[in-house]
Order: sequence, then C-alpha cells, then structure tokens
Amino acid sequence: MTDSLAKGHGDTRSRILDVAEVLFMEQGFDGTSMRSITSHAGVNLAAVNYHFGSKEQLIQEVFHRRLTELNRIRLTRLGELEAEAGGASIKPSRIVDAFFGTALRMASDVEGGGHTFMRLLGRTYTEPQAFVRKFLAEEYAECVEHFLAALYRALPEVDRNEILWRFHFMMGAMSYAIAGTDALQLVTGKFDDEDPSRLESRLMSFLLGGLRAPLADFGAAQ
Amino acid sequence: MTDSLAKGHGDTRSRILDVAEVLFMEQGFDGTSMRSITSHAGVNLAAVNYHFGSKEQLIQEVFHRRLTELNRIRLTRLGELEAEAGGASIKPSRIVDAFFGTALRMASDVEGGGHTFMRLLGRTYTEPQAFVRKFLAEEYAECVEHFLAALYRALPEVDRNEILWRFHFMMGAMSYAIAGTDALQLVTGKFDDEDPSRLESRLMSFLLGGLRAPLADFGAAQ
DNA sequence: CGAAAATTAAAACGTACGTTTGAATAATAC
DNA sequence: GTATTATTCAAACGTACGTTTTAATTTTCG
Repeated sequence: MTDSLAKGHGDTRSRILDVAEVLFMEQGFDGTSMRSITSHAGVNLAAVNYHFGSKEQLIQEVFHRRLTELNRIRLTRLGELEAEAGGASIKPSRIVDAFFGTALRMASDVEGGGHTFMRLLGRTYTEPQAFVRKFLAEEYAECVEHFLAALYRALPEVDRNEILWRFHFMMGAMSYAIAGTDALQLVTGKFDDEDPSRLESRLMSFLLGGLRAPLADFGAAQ
Repeated sequence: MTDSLAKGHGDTRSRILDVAEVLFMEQGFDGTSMRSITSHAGVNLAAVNYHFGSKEQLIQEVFHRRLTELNRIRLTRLGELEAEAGGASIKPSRIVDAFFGTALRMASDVEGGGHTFMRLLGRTYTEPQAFVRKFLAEEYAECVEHFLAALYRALPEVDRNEILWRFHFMMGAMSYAIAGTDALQLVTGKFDDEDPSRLESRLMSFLLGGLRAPLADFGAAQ
C-alpha cells in the first residue's frame, strides 16, 4: 500500500508532507482524504493528527515550508538588485524577474517537488476556503509589499493603482501558465512537448509586454 | 430556511441552478452540500436528484446554461468582425475584445448572475476533478478553435505556438482578474472601490500589451 | 370530473470522512 | 538497566454526505 515515491524517504513527518503535496495538487484538498495520504506515505492513519494536529494544519504546513523559501529567495534577489543600483532606480524587468522568474525557476524543478508545489499554489490563489486565503495572504504580505514598493519607485510616473492591477494580472497569467496547462491542452489538442524550458522566457515576454502596455484611456475602445 | 435571493423566483429547477451557482462560487463544489443547496433554494432535498440526476450533473448544468450563451455571443461577434472585414484581416485587438471583452461584459452583469458565474468559471479552469475539466473542454472546443484560427490569420508572421501560449496567458490573466480579487485584496490591503467599471479597459490594455510583446529570444534574459 | 403523469415530501440507507482512544512499541535520558 | 518520553498502531466514534425509497400531492389533459 506504500508509494514508491515516498517509501523510505525521510521520516514520517516529511513523507506525509511530500505525499500530501502531490495528492492535493492532483485531487484538491477536499478530494484528498487522510486515509489516502497516510496509505500512500506508508504511515499509520493517526500519524497526521499526531504530527500536525489536523488536516487543516497539514495543509498550512505544506504551503509554509515551500513559501517561506520561495519568498526568501525573492527578497534576497530584490535586495541584490537594490544593492547593485545603489540608490538609482531598478529596471522594472529585473524586478519582475526577481518575483515571477524566481517562481518559474522553482516551477521548473520537477525532481525536487517545486513543479508540483507551484501547480498547487497557482490553483490555491482562488481557493474558496477562507482559512486558506487567510494564511496565504499572511505568507505573502511582506514579500508583495516590498516588490510593490520597488515597482512604485521604478515607475514613478505610473499611477499606483495601475501598477497594483498589473501586478495582479501578472500573478494570474503566471498561475495559469503553471497550474492550468491541463485545461488548455484539453481545449486545443496539444502543446509541443519541448516546452517546459521555454515557458519561462515566453511568459516573461508576455508579462513585460503587459506591464509596459500603454495605459487605458477610459473612453472608447481602440 | 429559504433564501431571499431565490424565494419565489422561477420554478424549482431554476431556483436550484441559481442557488447552486452562488454556493459553488462561494464554497466550491465539495464544500457545497446538496442539503445546503436545497435548503437555500427552499426546495426538498430530493429535488436535485429528481431534476438533474446527481450532483455531478447539476454542476455540469450550472456551467452549460451560461457557457452556451457566452460562447454563442463570442462567435456571433467574431462572425460580425469577419463580415465587416470581408476577407481582409481583422485587427488582433478586435479579436481579443470579441473573446475576452465579451467575458468581461458578462462578468460586469452583477444582477443577472453573470458576475457570480464568471468568478466561478475562472476558478474552475484549474479544477482538479477530471469530469469538470472534460466537459469544460467540450464546451469550449469549438469557440476556441475559431478564435485561434482568427488570430492565426490576423498574425500570419507569428509562430502559432506563440499565439497559443499567449492565448493561454491571456486566459489566466482574465480568470484571476475576475476570480481572484479576494486574494490580492488580502495581500495588498484594498483596491479603490470605483474599480469594477474600469476593470475591462485596464485588463484589455494589459492583454493587448502582452499579445503584442516582442517574442522571446531563447538566449540570455534582458 | 377522473385517470395518468409529473412533482414534491419525509425518512431512511449505506458510505466515507476527520478525529480520538488506549494499548503497544521504539527511542531517549539518567 | 530502568524510567520516561515519543511515536506507532489497530480499532472505533460520531458526523455529514449523496442518493434512494415510497407515499403524498399537484398538475396535465381527454
């Protein structure tokens, strides 16, 4: 009943986290039972409640262990850019890369689980359950605050609400690019298979094009 | 136990669909029980199985009734553009408006339920459950095929895979713009409140900027 | 009106879920 | 080596779920 993925890798706690990450991505939170998690991990049913307290706390821990690392890297990279610039303004494309590029590079780590996690994360931004949105917001708050501030400084002539919206749009484009490939594959047939490595450059071009687009005038459409 | 929204509006079948649409959006499919749906609609628990067969078929019908209409409008609009052009090429911005603008205009219809439905739809693109992805793909297949063909004709010099990817990115940006406002509000504090009417023009600018962005060269980042 | 069909109603069925319990085992500390 | 703590285990608990059943009621239509 144990999974080849998890058998013998790490202790009980780690095995549960690794298996839960995969199953949550494949079947959602509600669609993944405690029994499914523990049997795939090769541990006893009661182990989740013993090590994490509840299913809800397990979900939070699955996100916490990856997000802390992701946002740490993002802020480190932003700090490097600010140090390089030494008070001068940073190019928006570099800020965007520090935030979105870092996520895409985690998403390209298939073996280490980064790919699985980023697909899960992308879907979870629109998760209806309140407790999920709440702790995601807490995990993100500091990082997003710093990056928005950097973008405000880099684009002083652009209205801050515009930047906020475009940041939101970029989050959406990236999340779907990673999480929603199944959907478009089903609709359109198939993507070419040599894609994964090109996703990063394709998406970054798109994001920067959107970020730099002329502001909408709120009159007639073009 | 009945909801003010649904009481007395339409027959049992319609009341169930209207209530289910709202609850699915607010709490997800698994988070919404048959008992919650029927009690809010003021109908008997057995009514869903009588009228729809199962919860799964109810979910499909919630999407079918709106998506058929949405994609019909999209294709009608595309047909009008092709008739206007009379064999000449259509501006990409007009094609994008026919597809995404139409969705955004449905999303701005708060009273008629279009807003609720589009928020639900945006989240459902990344739904893990296979049967959901399957029938969404079927509902979309014809419409997406026509729009991709139109974009291919409008941008003959651009590689078709690039167009496909950018169409995907645009879908993501739009879906999150509609479905994921909660997430960013939590992260960033608040948007200004006079937004809803401006979302369409803001997003269209972003989408067109992304669509027109210079193609990535697959070498070093800028 | 009165028979036939469609719809609504209350109650129950079987199942799967998250969690808890209390004993058994393993690891740690003195 | 023994006492103490941490962990694993099998079993069960109570609950909520989707669905089904059977009867009552309403609607349809000749």
